[in-house]
Amino acid sequence: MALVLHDTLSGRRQPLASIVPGKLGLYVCGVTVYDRCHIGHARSLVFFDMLVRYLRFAGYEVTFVRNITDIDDKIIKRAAEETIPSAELASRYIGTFRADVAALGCLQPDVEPRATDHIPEMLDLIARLEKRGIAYASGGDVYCSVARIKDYGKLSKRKLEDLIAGARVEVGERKREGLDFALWKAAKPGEPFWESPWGPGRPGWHLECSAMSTRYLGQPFDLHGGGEDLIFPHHENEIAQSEGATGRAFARRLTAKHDPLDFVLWKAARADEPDEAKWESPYGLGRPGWHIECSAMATSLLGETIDIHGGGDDLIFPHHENEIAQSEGATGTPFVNHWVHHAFVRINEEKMSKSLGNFLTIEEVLKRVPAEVLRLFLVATHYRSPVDFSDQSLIDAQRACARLHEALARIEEKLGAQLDVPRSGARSPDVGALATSVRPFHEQFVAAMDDDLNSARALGVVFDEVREINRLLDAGVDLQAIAEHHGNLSRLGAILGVLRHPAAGYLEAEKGRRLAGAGLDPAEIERLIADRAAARRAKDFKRGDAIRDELLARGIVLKDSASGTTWSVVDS
RNA sequence: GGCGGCGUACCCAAGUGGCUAAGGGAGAGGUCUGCAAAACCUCGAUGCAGCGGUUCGAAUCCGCUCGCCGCCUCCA
Repeated sequence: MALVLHDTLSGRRQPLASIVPGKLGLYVCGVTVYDRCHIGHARSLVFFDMLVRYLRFAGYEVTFVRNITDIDDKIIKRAAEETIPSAELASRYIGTFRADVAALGCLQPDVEPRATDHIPEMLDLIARLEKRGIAYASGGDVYCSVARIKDYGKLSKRKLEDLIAGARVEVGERKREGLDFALWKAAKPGEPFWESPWGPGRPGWHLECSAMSTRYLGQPFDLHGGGEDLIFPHHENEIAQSEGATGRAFARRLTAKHDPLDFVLWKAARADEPDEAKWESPYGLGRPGWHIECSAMATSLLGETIDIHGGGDDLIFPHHENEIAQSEGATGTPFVNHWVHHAFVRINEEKMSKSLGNFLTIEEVLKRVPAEVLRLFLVATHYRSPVDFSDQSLIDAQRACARLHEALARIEEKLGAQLDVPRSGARSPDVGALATSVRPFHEQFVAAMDDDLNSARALGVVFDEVREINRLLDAGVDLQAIAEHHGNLSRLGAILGVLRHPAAGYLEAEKGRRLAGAGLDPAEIERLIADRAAARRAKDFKRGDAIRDELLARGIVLKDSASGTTWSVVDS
């Protein structure tokens, strides 16, 4: 049994190799707590939960660390909007986050560090970078000099030149090349315009600053500033224009950064920011940049080289790239052995995200379906493929989930107290100890999961076992094998995040939930069932069928058996 | 423009060189049942976006075309 995991850095599947035999450290980038979590976050939570459960099942002693980012521009901004302290806003959304994690049935991480509790470690890391000449302080900010980083871009497969020139530039109809930018724009009908040798028009955006700065300050002038968002393309283009026109240097220093690609390690405090978002440092009051917290927490909790580090695809660049730059820059040793990134949840073929506004919160979805259904839906697709959310796929998952539980419920009804309830988080049993009829399912499941956590294939194995169980139950023989299947299916299901509780409980809870949703009264249903039973005893099948049809029309489906009639609510 | 990825049945989704292309949902036929429901059995892609190529052999490798998505800006 050898687990192979895809590694983002090498771009290949690699056998999982732990630094300390039998032990694994896993660091996952968690959430920034400024809003509720959506089902994209659920995918991350569920995927890493499955990874941890499987690693433990495979016999590893796992230290699972997932951080909480509780200081950040967005938190400060939201808190200011609501006129509350940023710590209060953060603590509110830590609360909703933990409630979501619990509702999804995810394991708690072993350590859940918060950025604000690790400021000293961050400052220490920055000091080490400064000592090595990689970080530089500038006006109260501290930046990481990307040019001093060997192999910068190795994770996200980017070249420095591409990054400089690359920004998002659309090719207009009249551009010769994608990067060309407008100096003067021809006027469209109705637009204000000025006469020029090229006809009526108006200046391009960048030109005005070149012109005005030169008029009032000359060229070159000392210091040119602006927000970070202006570095590219605005300031880049100002330089191009001015220096291209005059052959002289434009400005001696452009903003606080020495190079547009440098990223901030420490941000100088600003007057408009609240006091609780300011910390003392050798560079004056300020707060950490986004990336430094993860480097500091990961290395202080798990060591300078950690086994596995993960997150969503969108974190590869720049977040994880910069974590590598900082961490390796400071320590001189490899930061992470395995980089694991999962794809997104999409909705209508588009990435679900807060900025697009097309998200469903975890809470909203869990009002519609049990957590196990959402988990089943999420693990039915391999983690490196995008998963498209739709009402139909949620309904499909709901039916599939019912199929799993019904099979287990049949066993529980038949064998009841004879069954061992395996503890979730159980390790893989010795394969030789398994009954011959369950062994192939166990082995195939493990083979699928060992193959880069192929939960979709593993789920297929689970359903194969369900069919086998139903066959055995229909035949009514080999109770011992049936009991072992129950244990096996429960253990395997638990890794995928389903079947962790007695199946009858799930089915009852589902029934109650749907009944409440449909506004039906169980007492009335029981009364009609009693009427029908009486009619059937009297061989009045016509009347009996009429009652059944009436109930069916209201969403209640009956199931006759030797021991009486049971009922359930049809899928919505 | 740079980089990365995707396109498999009515829907979702595994499969990345070689047995009959997993599994779930929906559908059709059958067994069981007074009739149903559930379960079980059987049937659904001679074909994997299209076109070429490599190979004894390709959904799987290579090239081109079409369609779609992600990252490059805060993002799981």
